[in-house]
Amino acid sequence: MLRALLRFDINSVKQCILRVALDTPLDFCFDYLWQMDAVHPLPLAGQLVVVPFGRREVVGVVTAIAATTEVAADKLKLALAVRRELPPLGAAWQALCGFAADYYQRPLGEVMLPGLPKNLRAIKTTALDKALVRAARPRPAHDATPATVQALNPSQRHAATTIAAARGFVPTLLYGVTGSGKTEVYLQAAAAILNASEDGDATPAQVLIMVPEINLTPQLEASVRSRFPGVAVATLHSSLAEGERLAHWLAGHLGQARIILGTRLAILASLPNLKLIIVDEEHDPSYKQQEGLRYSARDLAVWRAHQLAIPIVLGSATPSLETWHHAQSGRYRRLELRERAVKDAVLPKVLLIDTARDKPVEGLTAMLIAAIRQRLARGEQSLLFLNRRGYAPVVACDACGWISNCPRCTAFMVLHKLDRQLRCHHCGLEQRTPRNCPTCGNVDIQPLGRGTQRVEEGLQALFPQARILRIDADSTRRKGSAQAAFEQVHSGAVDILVGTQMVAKGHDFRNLTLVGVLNPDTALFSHDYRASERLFAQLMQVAGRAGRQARSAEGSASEVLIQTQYPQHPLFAAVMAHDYDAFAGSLLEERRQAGLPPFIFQALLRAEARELSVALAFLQQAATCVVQDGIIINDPIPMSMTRVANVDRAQLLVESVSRPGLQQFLKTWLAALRAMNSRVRWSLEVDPVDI
DNA sequence: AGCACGCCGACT
DNA sequence: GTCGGCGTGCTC
Repeated sequence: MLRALLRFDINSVKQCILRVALDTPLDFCFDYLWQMDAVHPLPLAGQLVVVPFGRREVVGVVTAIAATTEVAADKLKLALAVRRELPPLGAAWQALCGFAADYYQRPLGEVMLPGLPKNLRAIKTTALDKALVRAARPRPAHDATPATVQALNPSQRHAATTIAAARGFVPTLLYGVTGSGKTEVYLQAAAAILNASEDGDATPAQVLIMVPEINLTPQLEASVRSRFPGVAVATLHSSLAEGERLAHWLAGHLGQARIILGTRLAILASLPNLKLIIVDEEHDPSYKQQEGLRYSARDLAVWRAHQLAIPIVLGSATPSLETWHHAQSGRYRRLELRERAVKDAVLPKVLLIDTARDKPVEGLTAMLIAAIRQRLARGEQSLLFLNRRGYAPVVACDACGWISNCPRCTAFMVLHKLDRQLRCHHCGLEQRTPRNCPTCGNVDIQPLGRGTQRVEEGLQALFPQARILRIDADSTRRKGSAQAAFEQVHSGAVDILVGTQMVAKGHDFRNLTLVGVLNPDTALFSHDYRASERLFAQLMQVAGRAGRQARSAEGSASEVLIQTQYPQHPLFAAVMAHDYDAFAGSLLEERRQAGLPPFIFQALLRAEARELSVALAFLQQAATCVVQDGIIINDPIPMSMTRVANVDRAQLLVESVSRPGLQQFLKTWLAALRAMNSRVRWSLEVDPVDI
């Protein structure tokens, strides 16, 4: 009878049990006692709560309220405080985290908590209180007039209206070459969604726009703000200061921000009135988180849209094969932008330079040098793309064969000439560059190969009068310096730009008419089956930096010159024809025949140990501890870069043609692995990208 | 993961 | 004599 009463009205009892998700690797929630009275009412699921945990106090998320617990009474502690000043995180957000935790086989707390601003997880509530006060202040009225809406061409208009007219979960691939005006389509679709909910709506709509890299947010933010002057915009990315992060997160959570612009981490933001998701450059590898919870923000975005029954747009000129496959099969709707948006702008002409016939000097062929010289004479800009930073990827001694191996990794130390350092790009080890060979004393040690620094140096010698700028991870280490560098290019203060993939994305350089690709060949024959897909996307993307304007005065189209030893390779033929359809079709067919994603689902178990044999032995044991029909467990193998920072790594690939089958297996497998209680460090990745 | 406790080497 | 190395054990 008493029991029935407890179930019937939990408010009538004086205490309850809070089930709390905490940021710990332990794969369960923790129960706490909560004493209720007039000042401490019944908490709600989704509220933040401060609890004692071991010897410290931490903030967790209430996932459920219960009347009873399995936990022994002597272990049960009292929860300390509920953050009632903050509206609870919604059921949809909780479900999203629950799905991600389940799918990626991670504790719920590890999904929910690291994504929240640090200030929310602080025991002190001062920052939160301040931010809430600030959020409650009325926003200053904007009287700025919106920037003129660009006229859309027919296919853009069709895309924008189709997207905005969608009801319910409608995943759409927006397939359009770079420069075809995808951004304008996003903005007009967003405008339509926001306007539709404008008048007297208690919960005005929110639109989430995701971009792959922080570098791309300022540019997009500027155009969004000028197009929607009265609309609150919030940005979410990893380099926000803590105060800003809290303010922006709150703006999303409180429903104040109508447009949320962010990188992959924005997918886990609390957005209670989300009505449209846009994933720009959906194929981009940056959407994959590569440590901790290894999620794909694109995949979670699709799940979130499905859960909320709202439209989602995946935009790309070179869609991922997963997305392409879904578009082909009709699971995703496909909208296409065929023309470039700027009238008369044409696709750049792509030419190959056979380096067997035109031998490069300082990494540059005669033909490419002539093309740069021509651009200099015309006052136009050139971009040289080389996906390798540093001066030279390795230093070697001709006399004895010594090479600059990293002592801690299976990798070369890269020469950074400016600071006279050998640097390992994997463990961060730095050494002074030796003057002579460390083993035989030979004074004539040679840098082999070239990175962006060496190309920059070569260009300076060739074109002493030209203004040359290098943009890579080294030149943009300081905060804001990437932004400043890109502005320099836009303002015309640069003649020749040298850069890594950082320069390939997003930026619209008006006066750029030449793109040189220096050494794409390593990706052609990589063991990573995704390398060619990535190379194609990269080449299309970097090619898209050129010729965004109408033809130059001389009437010449922009050019992309690719230096290669393998001009016959079919990938280049597809790039020259700007033919992604055919290329993707043939790649998909190869994947189907080889039994690779997206036709199979994979998970990867990684193990680390001081001795490779220990890691392999662990994986061997793991490989045999659970058997399930339809699950292929491959042999454990050392990772291609076996040793990093004195730790040996090995991996075990598990595959299945059935996603649910794989999920089911992983659940039992993980329980078994935890039970093994091995002191080997291991981690599991679902849908791994580099294997 | 933190954070403690716990038992063995080179330092003021 | 202690500071501190990281092994292992626990967290409602």
